[in-house]
Amino acid sequence: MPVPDEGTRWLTEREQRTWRSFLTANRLLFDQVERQLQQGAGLPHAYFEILVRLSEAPDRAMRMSELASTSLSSRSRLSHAVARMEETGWVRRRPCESDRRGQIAELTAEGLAQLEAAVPSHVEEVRSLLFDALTETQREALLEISDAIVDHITRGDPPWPVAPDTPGPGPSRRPA
Amino acid sequence: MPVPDEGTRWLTEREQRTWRSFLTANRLLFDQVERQLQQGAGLPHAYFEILVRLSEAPDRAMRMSELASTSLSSRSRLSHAVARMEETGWVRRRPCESDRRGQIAELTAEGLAQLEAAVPSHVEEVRSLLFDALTETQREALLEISDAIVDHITRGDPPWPVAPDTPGPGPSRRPA
DNA sequence: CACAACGACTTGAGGGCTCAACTATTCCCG
DNA sequence: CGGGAATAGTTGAGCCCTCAAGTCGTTGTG
Repeated sequence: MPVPDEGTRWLTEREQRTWRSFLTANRLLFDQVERQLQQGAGLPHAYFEILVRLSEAPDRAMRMSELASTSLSSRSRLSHAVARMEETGWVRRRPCESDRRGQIAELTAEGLAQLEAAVPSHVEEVRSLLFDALTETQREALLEISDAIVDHITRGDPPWPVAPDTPGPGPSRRPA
Repeated sequence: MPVPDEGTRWLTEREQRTWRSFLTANRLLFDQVERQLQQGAGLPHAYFEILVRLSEAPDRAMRMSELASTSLSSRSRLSHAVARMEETGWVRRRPCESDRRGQIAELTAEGLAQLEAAVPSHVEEVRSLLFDALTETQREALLEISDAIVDHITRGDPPWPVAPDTPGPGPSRRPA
């Protein structure tokens, strides 16, 4: 690969291979999970995760910002997502009484039903794409590795609390 | 595949934890990589990968469909991406002489320069987000795990060749 | 208390991606 | 060879997401 620099800590041959294989595995895995969920349940994986978090909250309701944090969404993304899912009737929004700036998102019965219907085939997909590919030793290693990455990236930082619009994932914008 | 229920092979507690940690690590990692590339170089990671593959090809040129395969893009995605990067002058397209249906994408000098400028900080990002988080043992394990997933998912399938529009990743479409 | 700083969301423009057509070639086979 | 089937690539609509800016409510300080 290109090599102008000098001070850069380049990757070793083996690290390169690891990174590329990791990238490939991820794309293959998540693209398939995404497709399966979209075709089977008609929702993107990010929406699915939001519904899962909501379903696990007391009263199946949560403040928007807390929901954003636990579902690893930016505030903006969550706003758009909840707006959409409100249209389809899976989620309802109501004002927060203790803080009038706030909104509380609540999973509707319909949303819960939708979620429960989507879960089995999703689980099957995850098992067959990921866990079936690994030995028990590798599964354990994967947990440790994942935890290590999470700890490393969130080192010290609000393990989950959220900054301005910060928590949000990635970019956009056109090339030039 | 989908199973009403009962027959579902649920995840164990530990598998659940593994899957969620894996998801979290992936989001944190890729969102950050994406953002860094977008802000630093003004291109999305998918575009970056396309440029990398092109830069490694003989004459820095490749057939569209081959490029789609090696960069894990759907044909459609690649078409859009190349069209955009052609506008910005990083890539050029010319007809393929041996097969008049075909097109050959070629990395321009400008595109190569752009890519080389983007690489160092990208490498640094990958190192600091991923490899710095892991022990040597974990790095080795990650390579094995990734390879295992790739092999499993592509078992038998065209290891890379490409079906209709198939190779493409995921879905879209609205909830209901 | 007034007012600035901050926090919680929302909104809209812009861009990337998928899916589903659609065009143009090339292949294959009777 | 003639024509259907497969292949290469493109295009457009629709959706999700990001960024940046905007609206309100809350807090803290002189």
